[in-house]
Amino acid sequence: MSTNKGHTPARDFIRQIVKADVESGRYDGRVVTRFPPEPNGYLHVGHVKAISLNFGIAEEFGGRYHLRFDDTNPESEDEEYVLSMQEDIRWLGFDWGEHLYFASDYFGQLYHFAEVLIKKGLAYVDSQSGVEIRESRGTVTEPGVDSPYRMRSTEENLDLFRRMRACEFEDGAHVLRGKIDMASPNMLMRDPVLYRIRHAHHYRQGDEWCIYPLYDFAHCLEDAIEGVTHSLCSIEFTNNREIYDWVLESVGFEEPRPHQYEFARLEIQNAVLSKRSILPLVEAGAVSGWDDPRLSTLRGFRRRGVPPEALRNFVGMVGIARTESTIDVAKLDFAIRDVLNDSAPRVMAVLDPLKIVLSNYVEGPGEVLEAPYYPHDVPLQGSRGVPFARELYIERADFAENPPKGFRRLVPGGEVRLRYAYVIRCEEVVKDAEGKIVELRCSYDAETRGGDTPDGRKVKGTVQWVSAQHALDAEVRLYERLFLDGASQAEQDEPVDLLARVNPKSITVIEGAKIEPSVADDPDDTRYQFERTGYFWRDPVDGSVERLVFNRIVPLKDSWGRKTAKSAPASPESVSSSTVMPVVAEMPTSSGGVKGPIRERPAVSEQRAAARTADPSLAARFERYSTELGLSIEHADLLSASHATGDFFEAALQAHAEPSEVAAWMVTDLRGLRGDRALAGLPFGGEALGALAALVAGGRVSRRAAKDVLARMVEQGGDPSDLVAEMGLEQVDDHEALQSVISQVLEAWPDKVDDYRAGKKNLIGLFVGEVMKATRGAADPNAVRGLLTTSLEE
RNA sequence: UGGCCCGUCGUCUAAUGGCAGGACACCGGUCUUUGGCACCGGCGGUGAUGGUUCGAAUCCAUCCGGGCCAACCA
Repeated sequence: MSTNKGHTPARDFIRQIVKADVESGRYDGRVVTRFPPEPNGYLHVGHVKAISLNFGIAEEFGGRYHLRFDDTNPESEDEEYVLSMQEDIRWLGFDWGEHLYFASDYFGQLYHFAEVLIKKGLAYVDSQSGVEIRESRGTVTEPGVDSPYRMRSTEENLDLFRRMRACEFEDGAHVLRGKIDMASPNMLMRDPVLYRIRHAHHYRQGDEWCIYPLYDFAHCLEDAIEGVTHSLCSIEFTNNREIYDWVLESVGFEEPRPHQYEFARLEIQNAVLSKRSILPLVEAGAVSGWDDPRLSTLRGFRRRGVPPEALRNFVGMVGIARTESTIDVAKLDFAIRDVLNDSAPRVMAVLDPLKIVLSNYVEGPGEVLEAPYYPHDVPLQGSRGVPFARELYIERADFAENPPKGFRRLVPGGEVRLRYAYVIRCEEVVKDAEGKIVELRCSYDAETRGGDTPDGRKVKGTVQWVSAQHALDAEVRLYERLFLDGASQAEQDEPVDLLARVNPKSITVIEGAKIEPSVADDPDDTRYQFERTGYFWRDPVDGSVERLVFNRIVPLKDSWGRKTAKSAPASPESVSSSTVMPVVAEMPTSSGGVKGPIRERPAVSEQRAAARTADPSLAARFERYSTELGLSIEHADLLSASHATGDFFEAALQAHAEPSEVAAWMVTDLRGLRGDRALAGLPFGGEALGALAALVAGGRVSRRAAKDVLARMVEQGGDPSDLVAEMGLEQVDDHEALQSVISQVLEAWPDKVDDYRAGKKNLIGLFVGEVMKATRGAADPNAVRGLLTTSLEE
């Protein structure tokens, strides 16, 4: 059993399942997961979720995780992807150690399992053509028809399959199919193809094989071979679970065997992830390659400079559920900034330089000022010298001749602080013939060296700067979202259209940026914060020591920019940050909003009504239930759905002749408890249910407690009366006894009592619940409620 | 249209019959030599309708909405 027992927080439904399995010893406490990509493309954010789920769970529960390449299709797979995926996963921070596997290594075993199926009469060789197979499969509403080859003898099937393996046939001449059910409502169960003939060269197996297994056959067996316990995949495979189980059981894998659980894929607002969508962009040159920093591929993130830790944190923030969802990119940006804020040294760079001349500062080489790499709130040490001289650059946007309200930067005649340097005052604005500002003449206050004001005067603004003669030239690349609105929609409809939706501002190349010289001495992979601008690092492909090229990883939050953009007449073009949300289309009023005449709610379902039309005796039951027994139409409908249901109900009535009570038990409580199980498969009959209802009516057990009894009955049967005694659920309605429990509860929750008395009346639920808990469900909730209300009113 | 899956703040996600909570976003404030960070506060949600229950986001039913499945892909 895992040493982690009880200490692992079950953050999501999958971890809850794993935790329960570990605690119950289902797999002797083992946890084995796997990440099973097909090596046919590059990894993207979506994969990060799957990787960190699978690998994270194994780590948390002290299990092991496998990296398995699901390379069963020779036509789409390649060694290059095998290598790049490993590199990307290592970069992300996961190490699978010795647990690297290839599905193609199992081809021999898989072949053997196929023969097992044939020998059991559960698989056959079909010699129909591809189109015939497709056409005979039927549709979602019509059943398929059996193949004429379905009844071949085991010997013939075996012979044919062995000859398929021996490459005696052309592509498509035969396939191996599971013999399941051509009328199954699940299309995947309509005799699925298990093996096909493909004379293709496999990148690992060469020409050893000319038959290849298909996903539904291979994947579950790969899991079983490796001893995987929890096979996690995305929800589009939900329908495949039935065949996953069928194959494993048919081949002979017994419990504890692997089981499949599905979770929702990760989608990000405005990001396209599929190979199908990205390939055309690469081919058309709309992006520079699979590692384009605007792409959500792992290679793209890596080149942009995103720290792998940020990606791991991001998927952790997103959570695991079964609801299809699209995450706001702002969450990703947050995760990236959050990591970088605590780790990136700050340096100064000016992207759009405006020259300033300090008329009262001496000409010459100037001086070197000490500037810390980190602000006071980042617990890291370090500083560098920054050269300061008479001629400097500041950001053009940090000066305004006619400042908007609230502008805290340089204005004519105004002061601003140069970060870690001096306070300066703008004395004169120099313009060219067109009226464009080319230079500012300023004075500096020698008393403010370092940026402090000894006289105590307040300087609102602080701006970054670089010395003109010392600054390094750099190219800076700013990235914004790759697509204009509606891209994700387009991805589904017409992938080609994506080209037309590329955001022309998705990349902005700034050639003439100026950066402080200290960066020349730093390691190539240093991630910086350019003060007040954003996080950057050197582009690992195009940058070099001679030619500085920086990628913006993510901009800083900019609440001033947001404010001004809002008040400005603002064309939509003026947005400049990747955090800007795409305009969300007006959602059509949800169906819930009642508009127009309220539709009459149908009380009976069409299906059940039809069943009664076909069977008059059912119709008679419905009639009797709704009139003679006085049931509601809804209950009468449900209970006359089939004879099994009606019989059960009537048997219950024998033990407790209160139709509406028994009906309620049957259609709500029992229905919810038994799930998919048929009434006939229950370990008790109608009489027992009736007996239970009678116990409640007689006051022996509370209805709440009775539901727990019923749950036990569903699991293992038993006599209601005995169970009540055994489970200690005899109803406690002795007021004195209850009152003492109530007092304890109220003492334990003084704050809540105050809140209740202050008007938060729904806390009554909490109190009743606590009393019920304290009595292990035996208290009479009605009495409790009454007593509680009285106590609380005092 | 048959089967299966899913509907909780703008976006993700908790609550497993008992206080609808958290994160991001947004708004306001405090702090600040980054209009960053941090901190404080605010906004805002159980798709609808019935039923069961002392009590329903949770169980049942109907409706509405979304997704997946008819490759010899995975």
